[in-house]
Amino acid sequence: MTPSPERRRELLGVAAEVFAAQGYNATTVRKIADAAGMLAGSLYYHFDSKESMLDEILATFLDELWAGYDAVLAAGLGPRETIEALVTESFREIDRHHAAVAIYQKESRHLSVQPRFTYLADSQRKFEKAWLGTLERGVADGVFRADLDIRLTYRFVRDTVWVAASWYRPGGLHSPEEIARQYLSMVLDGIALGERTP
Amino acid sequence: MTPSPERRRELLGVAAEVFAAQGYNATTVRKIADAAGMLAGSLYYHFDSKESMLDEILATFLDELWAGYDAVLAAGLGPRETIEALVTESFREIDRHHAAVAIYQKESRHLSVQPRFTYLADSQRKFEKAWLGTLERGVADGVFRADLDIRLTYRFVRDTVWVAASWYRPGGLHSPEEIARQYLSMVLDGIALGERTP
Amino acid sequence: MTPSPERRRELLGVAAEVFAAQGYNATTVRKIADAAGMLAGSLYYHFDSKESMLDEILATFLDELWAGYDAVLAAGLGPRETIEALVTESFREIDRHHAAVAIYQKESRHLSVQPRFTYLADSQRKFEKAWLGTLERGVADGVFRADLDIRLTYRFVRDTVWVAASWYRPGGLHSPEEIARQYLSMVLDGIALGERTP
Amino acid sequence: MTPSPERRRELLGVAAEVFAAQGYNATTVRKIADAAGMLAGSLYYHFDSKESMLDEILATFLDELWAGYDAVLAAGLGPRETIEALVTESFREIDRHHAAVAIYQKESRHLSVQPRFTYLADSQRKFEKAWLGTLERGVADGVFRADLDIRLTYRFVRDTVWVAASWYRPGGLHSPEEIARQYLSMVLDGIALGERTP
DNA sequence: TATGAATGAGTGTTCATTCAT
DNA sequence: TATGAATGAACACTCATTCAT
Repeated sequence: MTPSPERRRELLGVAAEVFAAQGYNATTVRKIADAAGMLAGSLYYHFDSKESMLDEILATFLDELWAGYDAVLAAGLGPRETIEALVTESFREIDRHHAAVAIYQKESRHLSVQPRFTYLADSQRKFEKAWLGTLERGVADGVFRADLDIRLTYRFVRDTVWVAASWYRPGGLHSPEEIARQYLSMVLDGIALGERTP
Repeated sequence: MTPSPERRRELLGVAAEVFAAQGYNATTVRKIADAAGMLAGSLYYHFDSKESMLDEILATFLDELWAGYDAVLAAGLGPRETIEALVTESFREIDRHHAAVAIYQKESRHLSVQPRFTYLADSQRKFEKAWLGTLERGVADGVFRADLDIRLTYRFVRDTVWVAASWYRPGGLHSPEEIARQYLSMVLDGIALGERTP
Repeated sequence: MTPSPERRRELLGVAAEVFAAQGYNATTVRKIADAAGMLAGSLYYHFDSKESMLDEILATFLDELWAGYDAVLAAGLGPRETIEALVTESFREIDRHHAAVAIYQKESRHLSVQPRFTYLADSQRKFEKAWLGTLERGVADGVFRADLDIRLTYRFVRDTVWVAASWYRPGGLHSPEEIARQYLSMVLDGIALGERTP
Repeated sequence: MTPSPERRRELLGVAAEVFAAQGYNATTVRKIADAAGMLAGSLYYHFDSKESMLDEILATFLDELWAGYDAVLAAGLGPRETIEALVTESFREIDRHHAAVAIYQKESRHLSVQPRFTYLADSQRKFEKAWLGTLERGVADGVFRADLDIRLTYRFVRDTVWVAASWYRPGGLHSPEEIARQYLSMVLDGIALGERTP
């Protein structure tokens, strides 16, 4: 009568992988069941609906993401160090939850309008506040350039980091930390050599 | 046999908008028809299938994109100038075809394995060759940094530009050229102020 | 405003051919229009509906068939000669209206229950009366065998003749009259050689 | 993966009945489901498609038919006895599979061109070889008439037997064996009384 | 816990038919 | 007379979900 939480977690892992690979809409409950070695109807012993699986996958991911982010933001670092820590933390999350991140990337926009998924929009707002605030603080402190549209900069950094989930595969050539290092180097210093264009 | 091309183009515009907003799979033919002010079945007077609409949208976009890219690549510019021109051209395409670009972004990965859409994979290979080649030339010429993983750099620049389609709306605050200018400035010189980290 | 009867006849010929080749249900109005070199909607200038084309094809055929049959039946021939004349006349109709006959063969059973096509059932009853009556007369006169179930004999002769429409092609090896001659020879005398089995 | 074979057989029986009565094309999946007391979609738990139902019905019938025919052909009977045995076997098959036979009759011509149903054409060729060969042997042995076009004779016997499926209903007045006896008597000896026409 | 069999709403698509031009 | 464009009902099929076992 009460399904074991471990089995749930296992099944959610399977579901996340399939959602990420095929897209939520294109994923049938049967495909998930196949991948889990059971019949479609059997999943309903563990979960209320396909949507509730998606819900749980995203919510779990966001919980962990914010645990990491909140720790960084509470550490009282300078703006540049905060950005560096957030980017590194982000790549670590992509490494740990790459399926969930891929799903989030593809589906969050149209999900966030549904009542069940308002927490996605909430998270996004909180996210924007943290990053945009840090960037603004950096501009004020003179560590980030002041000649750029700050919202454009925000989107640039945000997208740059998270789209990486679309090609990132855990266990690849570079560790999340190494990728973070190189990305930060590009974002902060640019890819051009020599004098900066004035 | 080939009903009025203008009407087709109109309807494809409507379809692209809906595909971009809701995702291809989540878009029903009835939604497209609703948006076009007609009945679902009526679309089949103009198109063979939902898939053929998608096909035509993507193929038209890629044709125009490559017309622009090929012109840039044939101009004999230096690596930095080539990158600048390609990025600018890309933002122009995002401006002109923002729906098609958004669709491409979301769907190309799983579409490119279907026989009908092999041209997506072809385009992607050609794309990678052009960008990666230019970056390599730039490293050899000493205009781009040599201390970065070149494929990581490629992905960074590529994604950075094209994800912009997810938030870009034509007629917004900045022109495509202005966005390109700021993006190039960030990508080439970084967002940090002061001495570059050695 | 009043479509010319000649064009109608032309188009009915085309329609009959397609109905016969593909079956009525499997024949789309568009296929008929294609075969006639026009667009589907244009047929509706000449005919009320797809069904009315079928109706006119079958009714025309049955009218001609009964003109021939009635002439035979009115001739006052003996039973054997009547059967011979009916069979010969039938093969001539198959030759002249092979498409209509093929359609009749395939569709009459399920059509005859529809109010519009009650004349099919009427014709069939009249048909049965003429043939069965002639056979009974023949049995009474001692020219046909009395040891057979008469209804079975009727079905045997009837089917034997009309199924030929399924393989008969006008302008083939044998003339309708020659086929009739051989069929009558088989039906009347059997295909076996030597003494009849007692 | 393979749901209960008994239920499948039940449902195929229902489907065959409806196909036979209304024609394959005119039969909607809904009608079959109605006749089976379930909803249209539920059929797809048991079968891949409407076409696969048809396929299984026809293939099962032909398998059984050829089991019977092959036994007859392997028995080493004389030509006349072979024909008698084949006709009797045919009426038994019509009795056992009257729906499948009716479907075969109506649909095989246009189905046999589809790749999925090539076995229909194969069967037809094998069928023709067996019957035509036996008839030719009979003519050579002097037990069948030599003055008839042999292909015409073949078509005559073949059609004569199989069209019976269009009116035959199991449990009727005559057993299949009795019908076979009378049909054979007509086919072999003719329906006329007295001296044969020279 | 999982299965087998079903439901019912919805999906892409077809097609006879209509009608202004 | 014929076309081009549309309608609307129906169709084969899919799929999330249910439930007795």
